[in-house]
Amino acid sequence: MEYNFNEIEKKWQQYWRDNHTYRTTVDTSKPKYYVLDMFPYPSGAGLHVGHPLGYIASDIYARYKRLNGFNVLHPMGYDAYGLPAEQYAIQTGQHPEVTTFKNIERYREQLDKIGFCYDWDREVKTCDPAYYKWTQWAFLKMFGSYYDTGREQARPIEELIAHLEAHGTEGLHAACSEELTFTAGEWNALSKAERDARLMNYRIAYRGNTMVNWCPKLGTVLANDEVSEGLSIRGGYPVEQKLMSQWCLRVSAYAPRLLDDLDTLEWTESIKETQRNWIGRSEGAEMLFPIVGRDEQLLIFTTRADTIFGVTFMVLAPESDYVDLVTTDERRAAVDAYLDEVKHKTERERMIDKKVSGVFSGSNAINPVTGKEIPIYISDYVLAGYGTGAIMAVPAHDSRDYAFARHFDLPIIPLIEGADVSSESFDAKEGIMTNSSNERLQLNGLQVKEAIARTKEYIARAGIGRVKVNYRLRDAIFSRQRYWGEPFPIYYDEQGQPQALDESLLPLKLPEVDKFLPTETGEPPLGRAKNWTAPNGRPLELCTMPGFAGSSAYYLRYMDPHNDKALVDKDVNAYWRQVDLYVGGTEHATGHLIYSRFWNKFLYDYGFVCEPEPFKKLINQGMIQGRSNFVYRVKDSNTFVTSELKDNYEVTPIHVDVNIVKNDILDIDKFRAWRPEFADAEFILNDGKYTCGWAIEKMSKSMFNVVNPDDVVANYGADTLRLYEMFLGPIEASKPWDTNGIDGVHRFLKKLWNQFFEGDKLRLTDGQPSPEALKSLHKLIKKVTQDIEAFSYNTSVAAFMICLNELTAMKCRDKAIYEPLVVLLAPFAPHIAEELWHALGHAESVTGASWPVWNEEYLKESTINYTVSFNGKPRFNIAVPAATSRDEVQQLALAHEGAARWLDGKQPRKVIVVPGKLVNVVV
RNA sequence: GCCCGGAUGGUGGAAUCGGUAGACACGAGGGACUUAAAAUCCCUUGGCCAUUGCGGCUGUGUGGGUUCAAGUCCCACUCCGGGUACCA
Repeated sequence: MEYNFNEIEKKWQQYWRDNHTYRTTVDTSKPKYYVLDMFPYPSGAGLHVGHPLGYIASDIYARYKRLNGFNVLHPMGYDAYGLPAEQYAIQTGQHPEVTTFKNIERYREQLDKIGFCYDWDREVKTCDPAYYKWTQWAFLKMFGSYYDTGREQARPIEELIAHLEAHGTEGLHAACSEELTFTAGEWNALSKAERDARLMNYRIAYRGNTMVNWCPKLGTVLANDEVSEGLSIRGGYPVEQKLMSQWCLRVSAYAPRLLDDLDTLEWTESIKETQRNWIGRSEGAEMLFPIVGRDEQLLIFTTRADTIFGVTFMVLAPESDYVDLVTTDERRAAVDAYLDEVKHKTERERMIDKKVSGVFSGSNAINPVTGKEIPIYISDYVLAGYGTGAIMAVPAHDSRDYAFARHFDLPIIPLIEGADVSSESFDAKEGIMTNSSNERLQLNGLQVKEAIARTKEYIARAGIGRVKVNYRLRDAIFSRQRYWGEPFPIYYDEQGQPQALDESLLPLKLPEVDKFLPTETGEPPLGRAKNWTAPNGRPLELCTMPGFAGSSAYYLRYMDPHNDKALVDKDVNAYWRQVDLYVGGTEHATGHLIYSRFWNKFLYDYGFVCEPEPFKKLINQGMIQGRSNFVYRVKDSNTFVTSELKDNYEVTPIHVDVNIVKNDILDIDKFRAWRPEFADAEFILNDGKYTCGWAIEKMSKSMFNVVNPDDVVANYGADTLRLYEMFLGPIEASKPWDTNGIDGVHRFLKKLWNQFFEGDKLRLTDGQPSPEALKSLHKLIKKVTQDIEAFSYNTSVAAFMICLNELTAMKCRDKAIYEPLVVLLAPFAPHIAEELWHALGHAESVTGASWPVWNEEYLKESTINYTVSFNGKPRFNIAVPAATSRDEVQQLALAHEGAARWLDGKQPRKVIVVPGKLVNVVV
């Protein structure tokens, strides 16, 4: 009987389906373990060979834990809302739901072929109303909450209202967008609409006027993590800064907890570090600078309070509220011109164009320590969103201030002994202070660190500032001017104030629209929906939620996916608690992995979940990269030049589908047929061939370099694919897809098969295994067990091969050896393991077996080989009985006939014996 | 610029505490079986020298250091990958 993997895999996949082999229920008699993959966005390209890398790794671990007696929760679902489906809908008119469901079906088919042990009864789709009901529910809870900075938790907004009614802002500890001060009397005198507006300053989900990343091409705003280098991650379109009224989540309120709790997580240091940087805690001081001739003062933030004596000018962000205040009439025209210029630059232009620019406001400020008057400038190198949007400029010790001072010819005062600031600033936070003393404050002679502390102390005492911790983490912008997302359960009242829809009306289902484009008046697509109103007739919110809304709590929903009373039942949550092992890519470090932690903490504050963190252990699988091919189009033509000759022309490289390229040679006919615009393409060939360029890039549809796992499964089987992807190298490593080694693992499975069967007959026997066979087996058990625990799957696969080679060499045919081996193999290659397990006479699935335990007795050596070295150079080996003592080993080594040659008549100065390994003789 | 991570044969990659490199696999070369091919099996395979001897030298990005012993630890540097960036 041949190893017919196609037949075997089909058979067992059907068996698992029919028997609900992987269905999981709460079972308090067993310890639980929750293994989760980051669920995929079902893209039109289908799964490529890179996706399963993490899925296979987690599947192995889930199966391993099951065999070890754990009740394992291992679900899968789809992050089904997203831009690509909507962009496709805009182009084709096809409803995004149709394409999304079609893609999901395709994904499911592909996933099933690889033989994962998911409990599909728990599948979730973020676009399913029964699912997004709970996304909307969580949003309403956030809308109805504020963050109590004293108790460090979310509280119902009603508590805040009660406080404001009784005390105003006096003694209030609440995270807010803007520090407000008012009395209870003032509050109570406000109209309802005014109070509603003011509450937005405190709500955790709030509507606020903020600078947002606006992407005109996509027609929507984007969160910071959806933008990279001034371009949108999806599509790569330019993004500009715009002041807009948008829904936001007060993630920033959780910054301290998000930072501190990182220490409790079993994540890699690098991803924790990425999050720490993103959260960006910086300790500094806020300081007030009086404005000459005015009552108002400028509030600035600095981490270098010690440099106060070197402040030679002030700078405001163009968007700062102070700008209007300090601009004098005679400077008005110049300032307006500058503001206008800045406004028309995109974020990307602002980054690339690092030319110094700015304008004098006409006003001066007073240095509160030196009393000197200094000019106030406006420049776009100061960011509105960080600190207070205003800085004190210390050109001697900040490179940006330095460049500005040089450009506008402003004074530069060095403050650190020996610092040479003639050609560049001295930015290091070290050295001894100078030029920094007067009757109020004396810093001369101090180290920078001491000077910072003393200055902070002084400004607090003098009432000109206070110590302040700033975070870089901004609130998440939560609305999208898009169709394909969760609708907000929000309507607008007569005063135009947003109001919560009653919880009983959830889910608020996404309405149908005639087109997926903005309305003629520029409203989001939901503006096209008929009767898009609350039961009271008031208009509903037209924006939808962003992609990360649905993915922030999906791991909780898997615990209790069919519950229509709660996101997750409390008892069920108390059993599954949190994800024990989460597997996914690092690209979510500053997006999903922050939002989920925030969302979970919010729910934790209310006791909806019992763990403060969602993901205990995180493994980041590397990306399997694709190998892309390029053709080179000659500028302004439809002519393509082969890569060898491309340097003679002005060319644009264009990605070409790797499936119409073989060994970098383009199939010209297929290329012409590939796309209509290439139908009459001309070619400049070399030697009659068109050679494509290539590059290792991310595997993605847009790069046309996708390799489909289905093809690999059809040719080699799922078990081979699984083993091979693990054998490629450590799961954390990124590597280009390459099928070169796949025959090796396939051969291993065939060899194993042939050990079992001779023709149709099982050739295994019931005999007593030899000590050698037992040793080989137990070595394998130990190695594989330890490797799986360490996620070192590639060496596990190697261990299987070694063991099989040993068993084959000793002609071992004992069932007692192969039976445990099959169990060990089951997590890696479940189909063949199932087949062999049944061949061994078992009626039940191998899933119900128990993981073998190794016995050290079998691993003991009777004799041990020592390598004897002289002065570190290995010279000969000696074999001694296992029980030989250190001293005896030393004597045996020196007594050996070879020793005399290397001792060369001298006495050894020192002899080092490493037990079980080697002897080193120092002569 | 800053913060992480990395560099080992022709290739992917092994190597717990520092313990005497290159596991395993691919590829390559040679052989067996076969009319032939495929499949399968066996041998060789870091480099250089010696191969009718058992061997010798060298070798983990570069240069230093610590140690009886360094891919592993320390210092300096080069290159590559990732993240992040006018964050005051």
